[in-house]
Amino acid sequence: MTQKRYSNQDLADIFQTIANLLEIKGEVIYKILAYRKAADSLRDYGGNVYDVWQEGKLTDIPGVGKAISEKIDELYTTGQLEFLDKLSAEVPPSLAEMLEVPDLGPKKVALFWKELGIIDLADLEAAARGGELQELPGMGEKSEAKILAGIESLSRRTTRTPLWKAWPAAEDLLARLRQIPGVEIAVAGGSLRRMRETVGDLDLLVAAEDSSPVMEAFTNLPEVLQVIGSGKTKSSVEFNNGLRAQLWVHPPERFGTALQYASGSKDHNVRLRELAIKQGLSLSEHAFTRQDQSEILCANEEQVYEVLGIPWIPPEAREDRGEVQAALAGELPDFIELSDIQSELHTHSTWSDGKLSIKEMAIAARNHGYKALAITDHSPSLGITQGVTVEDFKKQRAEIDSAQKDLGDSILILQGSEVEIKADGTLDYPDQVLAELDIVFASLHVSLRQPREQVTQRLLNAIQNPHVDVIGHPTGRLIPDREGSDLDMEAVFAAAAQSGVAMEINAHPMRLDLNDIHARQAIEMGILLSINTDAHSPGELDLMHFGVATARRGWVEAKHVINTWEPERLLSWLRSRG
DNA sequence: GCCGTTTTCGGCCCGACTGTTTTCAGTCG
Repeated sequence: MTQKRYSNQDLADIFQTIANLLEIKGEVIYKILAYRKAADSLRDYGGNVYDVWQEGKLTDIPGVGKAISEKIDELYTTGQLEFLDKLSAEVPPSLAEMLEVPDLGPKKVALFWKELGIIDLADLEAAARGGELQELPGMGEKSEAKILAGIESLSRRTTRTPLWKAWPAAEDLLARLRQIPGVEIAVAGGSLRRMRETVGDLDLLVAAEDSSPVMEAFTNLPEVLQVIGSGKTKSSVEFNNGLRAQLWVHPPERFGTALQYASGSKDHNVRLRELAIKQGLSLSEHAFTRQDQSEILCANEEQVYEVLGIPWIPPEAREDRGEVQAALAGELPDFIELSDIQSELHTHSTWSDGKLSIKEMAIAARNHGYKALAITDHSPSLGITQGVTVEDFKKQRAEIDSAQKDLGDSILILQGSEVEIKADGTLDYPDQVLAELDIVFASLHVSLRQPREQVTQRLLNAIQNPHVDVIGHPTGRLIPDREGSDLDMEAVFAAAAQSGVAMEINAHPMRLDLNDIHARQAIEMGILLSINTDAHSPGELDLMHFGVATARRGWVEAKHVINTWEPERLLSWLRSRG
């Protein structure tokens, strides 16, 4: 017996594979959906599933019942899963890679496998090139060509697009759609509107009486590489850069149901439709339909939720993570909003790698309406940035005092530091230096790939230092290329709850660190958060909304976030710490 | 396979688009 400590993601991958193989095998759809649901739920689970297993409470996890909990138990106990081994012997696992091809689903994959012995993408491409596919029942020339094009597009589009790339692309497209005569509204839907950290396709929504000129203009945009589909209410295209976009056009009086539908998530929508059914209604993107076929139209999204008898749920919270149940129970959180943010606490100036002087940054922050700004330049050990030396702090304080004098009480400037947590786990300044600062962030930038115990211990050291106020971008991840450190987040949060240190949600869209799931876990443990842009230039102060969106995805309220507080309260909290 | 403020059994959302078809199956979101 070999034991393996499968991560949440490992388990999710295993059940996702099972779902795919069962689907090709032709198992009933609801069993497949159950495995998929369990996979999503395990992946998104806040704590470690391993710990839940040890407590014997696996079935507390949504979507995990008797059969799946037994499989998890077998995996943790034996390191194997007999069910999957048997299934793999029956259905070659390599078949699943063909499901990635657009327009290729389980039925076709099974057909190709059984009729032509095709078991992977290479076989598929060869058969398509040889014209073998079009001979099969239900297939034809066009279908075969589509599959070839699909295989080709796979190499162009291997991963989801990070939010920071998708957002400006969508803004640009929407601005151009708004120029088209007859377009009354043009907004983003889908995972972009929900502000997921990565986005599959861009989903764009337009309200217009006549859809055809809009569709026409959209499919003829100069950067369109190919039109994947085009109809009266929906078109989808692939752009030169590999990005895909879909456009829905609905009349203004039906825009509410359309926007709600296209914003998803799919699972959230299923919950809403279940609610509708309980009220004798059927909900689609077009309208609510009563049993006598008469319709209830919703011009805006608020009306959709009103008909269902629940409060409007912000798009960021529509992931079927209990939001509909909470709405029914009147227990939705009072989600934080951008306007709640009173100060920016993590920024850099020319004292390290920032672009602007302290005063210039303060003016930029004031222009954002902030009441306080903390300058938190790097400490010296981080080689790439010339950090602030211990001797520099006095001069920097003088510059802050001077800037403060010039700006009067229009904004409060705090002297802070983003002190490096060095590879050996010590901080880059001695305690007596940290004690002099108004606010101290401690962050990891180096040796992020240390073993779990070691890197976790470094963070714990910082958390337990009484002079540290906030842990900056805790995991150190960069989207999409760098995974965060292999931290034991349970231990990190337990220590943070104990010491009272705040954890950052870094708003930079390449970081979003803590992420939504960790943020939710943190507030549930009573940990305070701080949302900051880590701005190195004035433009980056605009990134705050990404951090707030991530917080909303984590059900965070203003009361959980220290930089929603008035400066006086913030100062008194900082003073109460070491 | 999961789940329960009508159910511990019998449900499990709804429609658009495409390509192959003479009325529909497959795929997608």
